[in-house]
Amino acid sequence: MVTYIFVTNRLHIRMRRDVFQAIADPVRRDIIGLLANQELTVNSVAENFDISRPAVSNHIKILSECGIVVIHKKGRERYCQIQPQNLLPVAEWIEQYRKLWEEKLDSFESYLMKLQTKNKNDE
Amino acid sequence: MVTYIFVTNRLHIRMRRDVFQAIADPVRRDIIGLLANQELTVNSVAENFDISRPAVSNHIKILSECGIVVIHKKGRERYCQIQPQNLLPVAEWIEQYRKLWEEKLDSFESYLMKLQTKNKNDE
DNA sequence: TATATACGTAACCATTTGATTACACAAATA
DNA sequence: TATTTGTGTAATCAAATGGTTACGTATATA
Repeated sequence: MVTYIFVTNRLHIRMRRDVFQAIADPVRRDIIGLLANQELTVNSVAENFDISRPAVSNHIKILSECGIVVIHKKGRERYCQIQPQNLLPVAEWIEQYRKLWEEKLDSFESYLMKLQTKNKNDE
Repeated sequence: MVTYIFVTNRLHIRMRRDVFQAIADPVRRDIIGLLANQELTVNSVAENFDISRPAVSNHIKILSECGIVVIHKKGRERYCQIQPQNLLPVAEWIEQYRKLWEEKLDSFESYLMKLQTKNKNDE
């Protein structure tokens, strides 16, 4: 069986920010991880990192520009909420390849099985 | 029946390149897409892009540095083969959030259901 | 043996990225 | 009203990124 994989990226609507690029930065992945458990203000997020608050603020901006984070104002505070469903493009992209590597592992497994049988016959 | 699972990333083969960063570039994602269907030489890969051959060569190098692509020499040609299982760290990372957004969608769905029932009662 | 081919790599360059500090401003508080 | 707090943004900078051309080198071919 052959699995054909189409280059879906070409079909995508141009976003201001690319979600693949957004999650490329480890700090931004950590921010996503933090927000998975709870909504946090920008300052609360920043407290978890060694970099400056404006640096964190900019990371959050990038995440919000590709929809992974939405911000709602509450007084002078801004609460960051994760929108995990906007990671879907990445999940879909990866999913094609999961099929591919599972096929690979299956065929490797059956290769090992054959090898075992062969060795048994050789004994 | 034995299932062999290779979590190569966990075996602490220190990778120079981060796989998240590797797939951040659209050209590299396209290269992965090309190689999913077939093994290709460096030049054959390069033919599919508008950028120069050395530029493609460098992208392939980056992909090979994080294990997504392996290269085997055959005469003067170098065949690039995809190792999709090395995308697993990304798949695992995404998977946590899939659970999160499915919960979100579920609760939204049940919210809609309640709304529908309510509207029916209001009629 | 001379030439063509398939690369990798070095030198270079423009742009992007990710950080900093300084500042502006609205909202809360004293 | 004066001050503190939470935040965005501008100016600036070093490093990383991604492209180019030029070149070296091993392998195939004439």
